Formats: sequence, C-alpha cells, structure tokens
Amino acid sequence: MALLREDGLDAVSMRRVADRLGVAPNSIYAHVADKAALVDELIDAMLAGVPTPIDGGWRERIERVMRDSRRELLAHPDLVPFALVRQSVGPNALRLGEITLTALREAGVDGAAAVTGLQVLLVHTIGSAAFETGRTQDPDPSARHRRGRERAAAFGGVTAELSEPISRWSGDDVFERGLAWLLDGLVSGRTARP
Amino acid sequence: MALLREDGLDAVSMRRVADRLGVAPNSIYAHVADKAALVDELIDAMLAGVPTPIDGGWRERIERVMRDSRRELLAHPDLVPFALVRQSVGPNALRLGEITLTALREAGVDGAAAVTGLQVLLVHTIGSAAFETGRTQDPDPSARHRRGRERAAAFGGVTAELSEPISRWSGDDVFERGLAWLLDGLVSGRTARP
DNA sequence: CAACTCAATTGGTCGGCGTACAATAGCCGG
DNA sequence: CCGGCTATTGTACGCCGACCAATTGAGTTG
Repeated sequence: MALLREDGLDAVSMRRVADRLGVAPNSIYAHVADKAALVDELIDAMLAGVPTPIDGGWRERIERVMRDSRRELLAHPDLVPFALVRQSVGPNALRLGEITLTALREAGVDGAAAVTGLQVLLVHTIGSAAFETGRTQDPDPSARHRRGRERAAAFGGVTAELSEPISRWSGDDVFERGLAWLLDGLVSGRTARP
Repeated sequence: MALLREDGLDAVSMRRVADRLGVAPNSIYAHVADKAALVDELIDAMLAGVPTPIDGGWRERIERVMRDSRRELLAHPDLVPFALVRQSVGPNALRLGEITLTALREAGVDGAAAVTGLQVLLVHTIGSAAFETGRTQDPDPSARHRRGRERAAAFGGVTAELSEPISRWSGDDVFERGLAWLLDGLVSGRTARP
C-alpha cells in the first residue's frame, strides 16, 4: 500500500515489493498465489477504510457506505479499474455488502431484488469513480501523437460541446444524482421493462 | 481486432501485432503513439458495431443504444475495463454520445442536466458490463492459493448467501432494472440531495 | 536436547514485454 | 534526377511475472 501511494500501481511489481520488504522476489509467492491475488488484497485493504454505519435510517446508511467507498476509491485511483472487474470479495467487501443488504431489506426490498439492488449500487459507485479517475489523470502531454490533430479536426467543433462541460462539471453530480435515482427506483418496486 | 478475438488482449502486444502484419515491431509506432493509443482505437472499433437508431421515441432510442453498446462490450470482454477509465472519445463514442444527448433533450432534459444524464447512463452501461464480465471469466482453478481455504472459512456460511444468488441470477437484470430506474429519475427532474 | 518436518526463502533463469535510438529504404513533388 | 520526408528496420536496454531445484530456519516431537 505504501508503494502504491508513493509511486502508483506500476511501482507495485513483485520485485519492488520484495525490495521494500528486504526479501527475494520469489518469497512473495509463498504468501500470495499471483500478482492478481496481491492486487485483490490491495483492494480489500483499501475498503478497510470504509467505516461501518450504525445509526440513521436505511437510506442514510446506504448513502454513507457508498459515499465513503467512493471517497476511498478516489483516494486510490490505480485500484479502481480492478475493483469492478475482479470481484475478489475479501472480508471488507463482504462486510459492506452485508450492511447494504440488511439496509435494503429494512427498506422493504425482498431477498432476490435486494441482491440485484446491491449490484446496481456497486456498479454505479465503482463505475462513477472509474469514470472520474479516468477523466482526471493522464495529464502527460508527451504521449500525444501527431495524428491527434487530424482526429480533433475530424471531430469538428462538437468535441468542445461535449467534453468542455464534462471537464467543468464536478463528478460529484454524476455520483449523487445517479445514487438518488437508483435508491428511488429500488424502493418504488417497479419491475424492469422487457 | 482479429488478434484480440482469437487469443485475448494479452495476445495484443506490439510484437504480436507486428508479426501478424509482417512488419517489425517498431513500425507500429509510426502510426500509433502508444500501446494505450492502440487500445483506444480498439475500443472505438468495437463501438463501430453499435448501430444508430433512427425511429422510435426518445426512451426507446436510448435503450437501444445502451443495450447495443452493452452487447458489443460483452462481445469484447477484455476491452471493457478500459472503456470506462480511458475516455478516448473516438468518432464512434462521439456519435453515440450525440445520439443520446439529443434524445435526452427531446425528453425535456436541458443541456447541463443532459450531460450529467449521459454520463450516468454510460457509467451504468459500461459498469454493469464490467461487473458481468468480471464475474464470468477467470475460470482457471490452478491459480487458486492454499489460503483460499482459510479465507473461505473466515467468511463462514455468509459467502454462500451472497455469492450464490449472484452467480445464479442473470446479469441482464442488473442492467435492465438499473437502466429503467435511471431513465425514470432523469425525466422526473428531481434534484440530488446534498 | 537432538532429530525431524515443513513452510519460508533463495539464486538462477526463461520468455516476453514496451519502447528508445540511430540508420536505412521507399516514395513523391519539384 | 534529386532532396526531403515518412515508413521501416536492427539492435538494445531495462523491466516484468513466474518457474525450478536447492537451502534455510523455526517449531514440534521423541
């Protein structure tokens, strides 16, 4: 985690981690099956920073869990892309999942629909974090290619219309509005159209 | 794209692509700045398979765009994680964005809120695809570690309750229900709580 | 207290990766 | 015919994840 905070995910290689621990690279494989497994444990370590809400209504508790998860995700941008794809379901992910599930049942959502609701909330929270981190980072101008000019020309002035408000608006809106809409829909009990 | 379909994203290395083209590895850098740029073009090539809806109401057109995008995403699972994080905004992504924006305005959503709505829809569509592909793939049992047993034990019987319905239910529900809720919320005009 | 056991660690190595650098080949307008 | 430029090439550097056989060392047992 220290290595990740200092120099990003690229710095988290088996060799660098081993160096940091004063250990040979191969030794890590005695504790972790894979590099993917190591990243999985990093993800769960990140989720350890999300507190468990106790007081408040069901909606407030869910909002707190999602907001705090989002905060932790944005604090570790390099892990975000993996959080959605790799469902490692470590102990902390499980803890937050249980919290959300019981809150949903408290809201009158029955078991099967509650699981779907949890998944929708996860997709929105992690997805919006991924969207925001992707828009924020990568400020390296040296990697830009010569054809960048051609491409911009092909897009015409439309790019400005679309991407300019995107960069001006805060990503909080995307998260907060989507969260409110999803929670509204969840308790409305309406079923999906075919 | 052929290399991606045949052997997955790992096969899409500068060297393998060059081999397939009968060319030296470095030659590619004359046409593409980076490997990331190459993946960006792959993403837009994938989105080329999403047709442009013409007839139907605004809601039906949006649903078609999102459903077709989802179909294309699920057909190219290896690209999904990058679709959210790297907003390359190629010509096809721009085309679909414009379609959705005009449909939203048709629904009475004004400019600024329309952009937010588009982003929320993108997050849900790509995010749910990422969630589903992550759950589907990675069926390799050899990579499992010895501590897998310990971890499963620590989770107790709760893992079954949470992950068993997840794997039985179709990912279509997550996508369709979330999409319906978001569209409902979009036109309701309700503002986000602080 | 010595012998045994077994997880943890190690050196060495393999194949592959992205990409920088300098030099070359091929084409095209003047 | 030629000068310039783009596309291409050979070579090479440094890094990566992962495997193998061999060794260490701490804890348990007799």
